[in-house]
Amino acid sequence: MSIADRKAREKEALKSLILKGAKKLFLERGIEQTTIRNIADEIDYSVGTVYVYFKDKNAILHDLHSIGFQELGGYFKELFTVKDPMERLKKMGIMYLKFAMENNEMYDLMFIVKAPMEFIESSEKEEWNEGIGTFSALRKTVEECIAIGHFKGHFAEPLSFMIWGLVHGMCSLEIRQRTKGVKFSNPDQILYQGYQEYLKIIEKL
Amino acid sequence: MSIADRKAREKEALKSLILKGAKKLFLERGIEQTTIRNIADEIDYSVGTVYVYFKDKNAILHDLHSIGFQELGGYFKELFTVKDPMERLKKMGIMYLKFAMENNEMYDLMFIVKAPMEFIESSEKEEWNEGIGTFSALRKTVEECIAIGHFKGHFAEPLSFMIWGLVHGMCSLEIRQRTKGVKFSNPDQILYQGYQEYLKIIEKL
DNA sequence: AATCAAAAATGAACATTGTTCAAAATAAAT
DNA sequence: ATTTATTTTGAACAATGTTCATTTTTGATT
Repeated sequence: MSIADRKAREKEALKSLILKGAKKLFLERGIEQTTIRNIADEIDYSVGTVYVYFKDKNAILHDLHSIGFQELGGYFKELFTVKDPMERLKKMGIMYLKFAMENNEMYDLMFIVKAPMEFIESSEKEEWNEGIGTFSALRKTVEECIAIGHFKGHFAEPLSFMIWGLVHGMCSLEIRQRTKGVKFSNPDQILYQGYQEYLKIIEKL
Repeated sequence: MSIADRKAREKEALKSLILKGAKKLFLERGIEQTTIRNIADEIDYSVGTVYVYFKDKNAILHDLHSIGFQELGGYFKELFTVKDPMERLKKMGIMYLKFAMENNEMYDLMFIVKAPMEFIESSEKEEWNEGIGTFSALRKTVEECIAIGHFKGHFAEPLSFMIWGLVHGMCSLEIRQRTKGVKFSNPDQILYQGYQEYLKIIEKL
């Protein structure tokens, strides 16, 4: 264990500390109301230090968005135990919805806020591995469904995208306050009711 | 025609001028890169004047979002000529997609950006009439479909919401750069391909 | 035509933001 | 003990939304 190693560890630790503080504030007061100064205050460091460890605010938002995908992975974990791809597909949607509803702010950051994508664009070579990985999980499940005879006449990739759009659309309408505007009979149930309609449909396919 | 009338007209005219300038800049450089000072410069008035005619930036964004709904209404106009509700439903989705793809920035403002909803919340009594109206058009069409025997076993409201979510989801993933991240075989076709999958499905219901 | 009051327009000033960077403080190496 | 490298700092800057006392313009009154 050299000193360089320890330093590297300390650097990582401080980076994590910044992210931890940022996440705490995000959940408390929302992404937009959280400033770099807030984050610095929260962890008792100066603004300057934050900029030593992160290129800019987008970099923080991007790292936090990655953490969000890890957390989504936790929700998806139990899907591996479901052997029937059709059952897995149905449950995957429920887990996605559940994650979105229990982690509004994180979901927003992962799938709606522009910053994480801007960061990826600005840092050249990198790709949106988090998104690619998550979509792959969906597409593979859909492919398995097709392989055992479901979704006759459909194509895996666009069908998967359609399904992603379906659940994401309901979640983002909710998170960005468009469901509150439209007065539903049962506002706090409409997401799951919508998903039920989807389930009825794919059960026939 | 009293002087008071003329003044009222002039007030309206200047309000429109501000909105027109704001929209021009939005389309040119995006919502987030447009400042009140930019808008004031664009129409050769001072910042202070803008604040005489609009309470704050959210108010401008809200009025512009309303204009967006009028424009969406234009896209929907030809739907009235379609008598068969099932055909109308299919075409409504296409028009919605078309509007979103041809008016990215306006769509974003109408269905993703928080500002318009914040404005409505802050101004008490008002409701999201634009959203209510648009959703009603969808739900009524779905109800007509049900009335002539389609969508057996489904409920109009949640099914309509699911359909809205489906198209909105694909549009917002595209607009907020999440489709560029995931490498599709045919990136610039994926929205319509996804919609095709949806069409195949509802044709069976 | 001159005067006054109301309405409209102004832009300097403020608070808050993200960001930078020379200087200070600390740690490591010699 | 001294020098060098690393880490941290916070004052300073530019940009933003917003306010409001002041100025300018307009309309009414005499």
